[in-house]
Amino acid sequence: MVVSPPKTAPGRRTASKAERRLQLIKATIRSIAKRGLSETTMAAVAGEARLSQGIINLHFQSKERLLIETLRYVADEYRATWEKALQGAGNSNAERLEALVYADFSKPVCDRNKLSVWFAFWGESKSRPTYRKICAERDREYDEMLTDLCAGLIAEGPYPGVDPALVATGLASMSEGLWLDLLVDPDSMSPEKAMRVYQVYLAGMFPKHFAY
Amino acid sequence: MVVSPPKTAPGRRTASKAERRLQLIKATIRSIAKRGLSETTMAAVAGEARLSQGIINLHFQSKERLLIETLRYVADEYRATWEKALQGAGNSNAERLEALVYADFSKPVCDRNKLSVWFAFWGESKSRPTYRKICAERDREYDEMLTDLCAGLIAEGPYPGVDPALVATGLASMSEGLWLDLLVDPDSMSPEKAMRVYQVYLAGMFPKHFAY
Amino acid sequence: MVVSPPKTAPGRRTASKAERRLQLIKATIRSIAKRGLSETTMAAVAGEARLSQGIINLHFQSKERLLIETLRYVADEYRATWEKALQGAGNSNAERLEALVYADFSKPVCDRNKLSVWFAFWGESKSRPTYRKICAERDREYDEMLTDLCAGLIAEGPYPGVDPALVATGLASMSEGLWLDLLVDPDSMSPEKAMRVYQVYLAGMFPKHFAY
Amino acid sequence: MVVSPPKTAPGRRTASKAERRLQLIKATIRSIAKRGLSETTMAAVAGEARLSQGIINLHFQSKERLLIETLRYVADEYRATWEKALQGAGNSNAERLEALVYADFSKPVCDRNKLSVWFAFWGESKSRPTYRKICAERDREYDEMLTDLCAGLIAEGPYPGVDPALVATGLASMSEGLWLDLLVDPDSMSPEKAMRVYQVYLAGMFPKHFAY
DNA sequence: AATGAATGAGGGTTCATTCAT
DNA sequence: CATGAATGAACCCTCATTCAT
Repeated sequence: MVVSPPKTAPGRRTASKAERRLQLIKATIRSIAKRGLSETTMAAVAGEARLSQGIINLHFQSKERLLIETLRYVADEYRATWEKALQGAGNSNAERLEALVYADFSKPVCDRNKLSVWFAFWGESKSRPTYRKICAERDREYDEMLTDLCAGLIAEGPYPGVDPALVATGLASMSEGLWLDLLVDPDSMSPEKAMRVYQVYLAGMFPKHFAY
Repeated sequence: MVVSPPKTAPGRRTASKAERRLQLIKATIRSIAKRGLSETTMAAVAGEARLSQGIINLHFQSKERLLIETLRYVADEYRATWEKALQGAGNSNAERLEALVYADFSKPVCDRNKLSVWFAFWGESKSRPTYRKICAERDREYDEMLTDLCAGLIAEGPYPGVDPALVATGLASMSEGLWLDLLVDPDSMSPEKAMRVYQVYLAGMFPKHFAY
Repeated sequence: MVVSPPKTAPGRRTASKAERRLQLIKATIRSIAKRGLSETTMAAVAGEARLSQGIINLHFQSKERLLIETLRYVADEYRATWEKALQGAGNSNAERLEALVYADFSKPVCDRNKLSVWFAFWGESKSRPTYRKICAERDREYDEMLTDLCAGLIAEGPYPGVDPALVATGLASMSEGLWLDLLVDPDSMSPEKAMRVYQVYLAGMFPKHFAY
Repeated sequence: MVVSPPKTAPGRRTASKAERRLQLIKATIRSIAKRGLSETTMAAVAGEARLSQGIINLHFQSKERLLIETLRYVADEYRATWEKALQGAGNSNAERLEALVYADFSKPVCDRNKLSVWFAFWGESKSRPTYRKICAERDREYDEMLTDLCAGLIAEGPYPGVDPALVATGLASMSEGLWLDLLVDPDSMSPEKAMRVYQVYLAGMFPKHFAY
């Protein structure tokens, strides 16, 4: 008789480390969205995850680390989103840029919970080098990718004197500003409207590639 | 009943109520920039203003009120800045729009202390209706004014099919995104660069009025 | 977010919730007796119980609740004392009344710590409906029981025209007044003397049942 | 021409010292009744008197002194009341005792504001020797006077074996207990009922002099 | 691995007292 | 004499962290 060993640690009564960490990070995101960063306590997060008080220190050692991991999670997810969007897009620069727009205002990215997290950390970033570094890194990566894309686009068309870096920064900034509107004034801004605003910019800059 | 008389009667200055309030609001701005909102304590603000612990409750009743007044102060100042910029500008729509760009990236507005305050409150705004209301109001006012200006510009030139509201929202959003870059990544963003980014958008949208 | 980890992990004892609560209530009684209600601070009570600052909020949520629970504890204990006295007494009404007198001036009841608590709460009761309610309830219960007893006694003897309710109220009031003397002027009042005073009243009212 | 000097400092814009002090003491009594001793702050008293913050320290140096003066005021007033009652009474001991009963439950004495003050101070008296001394002094004076009166009554009648001191203490205690009922349970106790309770005691003890 | 009672530093706030006006 | 802005110690309470279970 051969006892086939369980593939996935079946008798385990407790979640794996990674699962618990993810569970807690998601609880943190919900808590920041619901209560704000300043009222997000360890107890609040643990309660949100329906786990006990001490659990966070067990898995993250400190609140500070939990918050940093949460920010990193959101940043990684954002990068993964646009990377996937690029992979799924056509080969032309225009199609790729279009795909990025869709990604930036897709459900998972501009979900108001996630936006809350971004703005919460941006709000603290001036006085927190660690937060700032993570945010700046994300910015830089996105900006580089976008600059390349814009450079390609400019090379294709009759857009004399247009600096791809400035256009890219402008586009990235506009996204952030539109996210703010989604967060602060959801009644007068929606992902769809945000995309139209974005399209207007693209059509103005690259009339050969985009139309209103 | 515990009697704790002040041991010393140190440099007692007397200022008008309004002066004290302003002094404390400015101290709050500095503290938010230096420490972040979450570590801006009553003691920190009072210390920043070189006044005693109890002073804030005396003038603002609670920390919450102080913060709201601080946000309102920054919002009012912002409005005053662009109103003044419009008054000082020429009569043409293009000149007026140009003046707004300068205002948005002038020293007093995109001072990193002030930006810290904006992002600190935006970060909490989802869970704080009071903050959100003040921010949304500012947004709305600015947007309306800018929409009118864009509408004027569009009427003047051959810009068929351009929706002034969308352009205005795009411009306002871009400003906010550029402020974020100034806050988060001051090494690779400056007010001057931000203005250039902005100009690129204007030149792209309104080639008859603006050039790169 | 200020991180302040406990530097030491001192004598951590673990007691059941009920034990801790009782421990804290007893510490509160001692503190009220020693310092008065107005100087009974959370720190004082915690110190009296040799526990840490935060412990009270952990078990009682607020100071107010601790005080109410303390009053309730003393009130419950008082009721238990006279109920037990009645159970242990003989069957005759006179014997039962006699037992009540002993109970009212027994060590546990007219212990000056407990008396301090009663008077502390009575002193605040006009402005605190919650306190007043608890005190009034105790009064009512005692009065009813005593009225029944007096009615029985009156029925037995030649006491024409005596209203049992008035006698009962008089007896209960006298107890309270004697407690006050024990509290305020312990040099000229003692439980023994108080009992003699009480006996004089009984002998005057019910000469067939009691003698001087 | 003779300028007749004003008899009563007429041009004075401010009240005399004594008037101010009395005004503040009365405000203190109202505040203790309304808010309780523990929430009677300097600001509350000053506000009750419609005067400014610093006024109390000006006239009483400290809160402690104000409270002591307030207690003394109430105690003096109580003594004055029964002294006046005795003066106005007939010459017989029975009439004098009767007058005391009326005094004890007259409007000015068993006004709930005043009672609040008494119980507030009694509640703190164990831990405050100064309060206790004033209260004990009042007790002693009253007790002595009442003992004399009872001794006279006993001498007049066939009351063998009755100790006047014990009767006096009993009567005084009963008053205090009845005041407590008036404070704590005003719905089921009234000055009139209190007097009837008191009368029952008198009639029981001194049947020759008092009837039910 | 997980719990939750316990800790204690630090938070916002109150308030007796002082003093320039 | 009177005011009320200012002070700062001490209050109640919160919460990140620890650790016996």
